[in-house]
Order: sequence, then C-alpha cells, then structure tokens
Amino acid sequence: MNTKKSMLVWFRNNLRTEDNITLARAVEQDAPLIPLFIFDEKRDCGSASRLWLYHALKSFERELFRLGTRLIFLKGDSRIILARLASETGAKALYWDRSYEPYQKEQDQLIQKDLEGWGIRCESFNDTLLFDPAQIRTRQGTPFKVFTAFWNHCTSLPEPMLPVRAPQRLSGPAKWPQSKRLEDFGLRDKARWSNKVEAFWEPGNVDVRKNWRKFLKEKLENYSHDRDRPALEGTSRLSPYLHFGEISVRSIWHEMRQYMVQHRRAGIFREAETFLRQIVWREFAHYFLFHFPETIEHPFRKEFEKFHWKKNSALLCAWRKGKTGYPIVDAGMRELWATGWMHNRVRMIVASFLVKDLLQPWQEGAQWFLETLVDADVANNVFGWQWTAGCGADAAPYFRIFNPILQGEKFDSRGDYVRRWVPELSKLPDRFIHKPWQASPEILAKAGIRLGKDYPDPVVDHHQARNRALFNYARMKK
DNA sequence: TGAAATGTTGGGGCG
DNA sequence: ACGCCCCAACATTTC
Repeated sequence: MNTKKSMLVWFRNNLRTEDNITLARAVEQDAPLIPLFIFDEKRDCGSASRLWLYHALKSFERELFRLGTRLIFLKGDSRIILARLASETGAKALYWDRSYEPYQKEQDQLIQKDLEGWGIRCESFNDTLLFDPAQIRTRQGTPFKVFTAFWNHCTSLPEPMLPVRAPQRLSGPAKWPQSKRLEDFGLRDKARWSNKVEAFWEPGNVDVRKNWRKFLKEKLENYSHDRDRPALEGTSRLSPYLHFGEISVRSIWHEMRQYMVQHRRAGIFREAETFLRQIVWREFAHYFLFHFPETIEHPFRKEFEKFHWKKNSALLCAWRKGKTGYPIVDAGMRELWATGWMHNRVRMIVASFLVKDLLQPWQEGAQWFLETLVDADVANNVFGWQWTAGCGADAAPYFRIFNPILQGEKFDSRGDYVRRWVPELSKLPDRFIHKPWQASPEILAKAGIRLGKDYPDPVVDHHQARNRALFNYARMKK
C-alpha cells in the first residue's frame, strides 16, 4: 500500500475506465487514488434513470475492482461530503468530470472554492462531450443558435481528442474512507421499473461496445431509412449508456470515422453522416443548455411565456397512460411505460400531440419523460421539448404540427409497432390501424373492438385540435 | 425532422 | 372536332 498523499477522483457521468480523461490524468499523478461517487438527492434523477444508474455503478465498481481498487459510495450534499472527505483523507487533490448542467456548474464552483481554500488542488475534465461548450462561439463571439451552423463549425474544427486507454492497474490509499453500500442509495426500490427495464435492456452491460460494433456492422447501411421505423431496431440504442458515460462519445465519434474510412462503399458515408449528426444534436443540446441555462424551465423564445396553454389533468393522464385514442401515440406512451424507452420518431409524435393537439405545457411532458426514460437527460430533454413546442432555438416553427395518423401511416405503414404495444387493436386491418374510428361497425366487430370500451375514442379531433393550436399561436403573437 | 390549402396542368369523359 | 367539366397528380403557398 501507498503512503503518499492521496487524490480524490469524483465520478459522475463518466462511469467507465476506457477513455476516461479524468481518471487517466489522475493516474499520471502517481498518487494513491480514491475513486468515489456521490448520490446527491438534490440532483436526483427519475425512477427509470435511477435504476439504470444502479446497474451502471454496479458494473463500474466491478471494473474498478478488476483494476485492483474500489469505488467509494457516499450520499448527501456533494459540497458537504467532499469537505468532510478532504479533511478525513488528507487528500492533496480532487479531480472530477465536468458537468455542464446549470445546478452542477454552480455547485462545482463552490466546491472548488472551498477546497482550494484549504490548499487542495482541483481540476475538472470534459468526459461527456466532444467539444468544450465554452470554447465554441460564432465569429461574432455569440453562442450558436442554429444547428446547421453549429454542425458546420464542429466538423471544421480539429477532430475531438483521441480516446485514451483504460489504466492497467490502480492503487488505493493505505486507509480507505468509510463507504456506503450501493444498495443504501435505494436506487432499485421501485421494483416495477427493475422488472420491466431488465426485461428489455441490459443495464450495466460492460460490453456495450460490442452492441455498438454490431450496430456498425449490421444497422448502419440502412440507418437513414430504418431509424425512422419504430417497429424495427434501426437505431443504435446507445442513449442510456451515453448518459452516465458508460460509453464515451469520443470513442463513438472516432470509431465511426474509422469505419467510414475502411468502408468506402457507396452510401456508407451518407449513412455515417446521418448518424454523426444525431451525435451532434446531442452535443448541441448540451451546448445550448450551457449557454442558456434558463431554458431548463423557461422557453427560449420569450413570447412563449404568455402562450395560452389549456392545462387539463385528465388529458395529461390519458397521454401518460397511452389512452388518447390515437394508436401511434398510445403505442409510444405504452412502449415508454413498459420499457423505459421510446423510439425517437415516436417521441416527436407524442410530444407534438401533447403540446399542439392537447395544448398541455411542454414542461409537463418533459417532466414525464425525465421520470420514465432510462436515458433521461436534462439537456437533451429540455432541448427536444422546446424544439417540438416551437419555443426553442432552431425549433420547428410552431405551425409545424404532426398529424398522428399520417405519421403512423408513413413510418409504421403495416402497423407492426402499434400492434405490438396496443394489442387490443391487433386484429384491425392495416388500413384502419392508425384510425380505428373510421372502420365500419362490422370491421370493428370482426376485430373484436368496441370503441370507447376496449380502446378509447380519440380524446380530441386532430383537425379541430390543429386549428385550435394555430389560433392560440396567432393570439400569442398579437 | 409537417401538413393543409391552394394553384396548375393535362388527360379523358361527355354532350 | 370542340368546349366544358372533373379530377388526379404535382407544385407552390400558407399556417
């Protein structure tokens, strides 16, 4: 055991040993390392995400154990915990992965001030984004507000840092500080989520990189088409692993680049770029929240503060439960409730439906997503909802309203997705699968459906709802 | 990564 | 053969 002064390495959204800059830099200091995780209830996440965190931590702890060390679990206010830990261990430095979320940014500054006041060196590293958001500006020095401009800028920059290898071995201090058990965090309390999520996912899968390579090999060549078909597994499904940093976005970026070079087949370049654009949308969302932290609650376009929403808890409830009477919407909401995840195309459809057809505030939808998604991420979530609501940066214009029937027919033409998640409609012929109310009584009877009983009547008429939304929009502008 | 409304064109039925 | 109407198909504009 080492008797040199130790260092604290605080992990947050970089729960991996591969391409972990924070950890790599700490290792270079040649001091005993105390890896730690703090469960801060003030910065709690939703239930589905909490379950994911449990597994991510569990496997990260195992990874560290294999490298000959431990992961210390602590619970409480990060600032208080770190102050106590610093004095208890006599550590000479604290390293951590930077967070770009509003609450954590402030908290981190306070922590740094505290510790540096006691002569403890503090350093933070970017382990979650391709580029440091503070460094990226337009020529005028303002933050980018348009995705395409942001994308062009990012792709003209020098490539993101190359991934770094996992350390071979980590040495710990002579005396370890007290640690809680992971189980003490109560992350897994809600059994309903653990059963459901564990049936559909492999949370804490240390081999997620294998899934990623499989995606490259099998899914990439049809990505731009298949990613929009919710009945298929056309997407990478990496989002939950990206959120807690079980996989590094830099690794993904570079492996995709490499793949593009190795497979110069026609079309692959386009597919790869479509995928990388998705990665950069994520980047843009985080970037945007960093520069406009108030958008976490408030619409980016100020005029939307006075938009006339029509709060209605019954409608909100029908939406959450997947009982709106619009099959594609209900399928999405039920997939979410059953698995803790929803296909991205369907996220846009259900979000548009809540905000435009039901006139519920986007914040309500955002809250539900945060609670139920295994990949719940404040930056992506807020950005996506404001985009749909038309009040965000580079957002869809408000009058761009999705038609749930047409979207269903376009992206789930044979109704496979609807039938999977709304089984009561499974016997309905294809041509009515997205609009059961148009089927004749005989057809409904044959399919064993009593509308209003086995499956709800539509909670609103889309045509009317669209006009109402446009009217409210016009009123807001006046 | 929208959809509906409105405009235009051209072929075919029909008196 | 001609003019008229209808309407599908496509394009453009509007919300």
